[in-house]
Amino acid sequence: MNEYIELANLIFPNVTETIEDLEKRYPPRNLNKDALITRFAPSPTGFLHTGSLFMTLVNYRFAKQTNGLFYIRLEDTDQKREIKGTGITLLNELKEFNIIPDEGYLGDHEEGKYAPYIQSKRANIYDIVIKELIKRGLAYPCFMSSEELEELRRMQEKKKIRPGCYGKYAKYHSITPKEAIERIKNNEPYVIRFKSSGNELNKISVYDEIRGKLELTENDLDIIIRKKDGLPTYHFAHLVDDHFMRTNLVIRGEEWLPSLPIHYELFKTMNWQFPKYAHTPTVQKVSDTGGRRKLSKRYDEEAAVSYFFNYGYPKTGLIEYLLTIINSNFEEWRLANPYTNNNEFKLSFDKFSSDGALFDMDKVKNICKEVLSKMTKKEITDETYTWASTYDLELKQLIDRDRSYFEEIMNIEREIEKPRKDYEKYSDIKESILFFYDDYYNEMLKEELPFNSLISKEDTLNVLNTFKKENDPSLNETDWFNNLKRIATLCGFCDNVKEYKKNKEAYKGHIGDVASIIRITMCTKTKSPNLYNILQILGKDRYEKRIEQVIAKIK
RNA sequence: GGCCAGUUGGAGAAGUGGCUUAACUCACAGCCCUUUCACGGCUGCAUUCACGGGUUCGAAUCCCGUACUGGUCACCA
Repeated sequence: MNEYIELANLIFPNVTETIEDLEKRYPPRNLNKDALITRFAPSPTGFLHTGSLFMTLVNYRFAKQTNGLFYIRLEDTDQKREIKGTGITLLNELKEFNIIPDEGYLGDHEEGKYAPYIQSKRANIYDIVIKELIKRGLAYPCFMSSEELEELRRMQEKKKIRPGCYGKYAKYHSITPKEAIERIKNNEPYVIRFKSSGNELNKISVYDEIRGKLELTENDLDIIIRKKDGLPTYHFAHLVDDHFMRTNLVIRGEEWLPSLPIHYELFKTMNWQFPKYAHTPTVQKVSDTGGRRKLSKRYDEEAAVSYFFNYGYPKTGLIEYLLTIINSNFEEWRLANPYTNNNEFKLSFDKFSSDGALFDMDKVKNICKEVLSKMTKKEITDETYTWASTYDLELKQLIDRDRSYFEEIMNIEREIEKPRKDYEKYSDIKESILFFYDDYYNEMLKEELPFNSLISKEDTLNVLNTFKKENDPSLNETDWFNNLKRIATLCGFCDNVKEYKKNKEAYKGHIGDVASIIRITMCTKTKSPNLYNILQILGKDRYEKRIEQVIAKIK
């Protein structure tokens, strides 16, 4: 028996399957030629990061728009860093954005023929490939201790040479199977390294969908492919999983760019189809020192997707913001198609910027305002209700009292050509509509009302009494406002602001002052949506009652 | 330090050798509209594309060098 085979059998006595078996078990997918198979491969180490959402969105969209497939794989090979239970949270958060994978790890279960999708459950699969590699003399057990490795590194750094396990520094690179067998039988601990045949003087040429053609230095590192705990490192898991799950487009962060030569050599050695790659830029923030840094959950609250949920930013708003930094032409498209669902927008790699954008909260807010203003009264009511159900029970109860009443309030200056844009998030709503509810109004009335101090109490009372007598809620808005002007004149106010400014002494105030008195009476505030609509929604009985209450209060 | 990537206004960017005295969006400022607020309209905001050199009749666009920013060099992903 060949010594390499003997070594392989010694290390993996229970591995009987071969790569051919795996090829049969996980055959190429039956999809169109240009269908893209993408994936999101998170580590279960916390909640969904805004940067991950960004990346997932790109993966998801490219798969969808090519009638391809998007799946999720859990990369949990680092048990030390794993935070239990975060995998499912991740999936739930993605679901909030309607990002639902076609297969893979789905939080509470797995789905799909390429299972398992959880790396820690795939140890046997990796071992099959590693066993084959050892048989072919392309991988070897390395017995260097971590102390030894550290010493190597120190020496290399001191001598100012490239650190790492390569060339003559790869101590066990040329270990004979015989010696390896002996040491293993001797119970010496070891990891398994890939036996690189690269040379740092050579260049390889690879193509990145976002960055174009890249000239990179060939890999010569003998990387660890199997850790002491029996699980693979990222590089090896990437090779095996993306091959057998038949990923054909790997979209991942640019931090992976430096290890691309490793992956290139790995795929080449296996003689497997090298997938397409797209290395995305990082979403950034300005750092304390004025430079830039990655958007970080530790320092930036907006780095956690849950931030947007808490405040009730519309999810579509966040998605559309991300689309604007993913593809620079999205904004133009949105302008040309103001009411089209953003799913209709096709992502392209040539509109993909290769440098990281600064996360711009101002722009997010603006887009959210836009999104909220375009919703119908029913949509915004439903969405607000959903949000309030978990984040603001008081608001939820308000909607529960009378949903159609709430809808009417939300309908003010909505569903028209240029809708009102005053909310950027659901949490803005409650405060500005509370006065529509009598019990809240009565509470608010206890505070001092912000009437214009330049107008006498008598005049204010006069305006209120006259308004009560003369207002006609059955008029349309134009006629109603003309009537308000008439009321103003009746009370000695000017019905035209410009006119008033020319001749202030002749009047007690102007139409704006009159409207303001009515507004404050109805809302207890100086700012409000359209007064006509407010009066319509309150109805004659209620607005008259409010006038009486205010008269009684200020008299 | 080595290697890799990037560098157009406060931010996102368009731009792929002449159409650019650099589009569009956000932010900011001013004006206008206006019964408040919000909306909307108009105007302003890079004579210049990190810097230096070169190629060319012509460069933000091509080449070289420098600087700066980010990434990476783990039995982490």
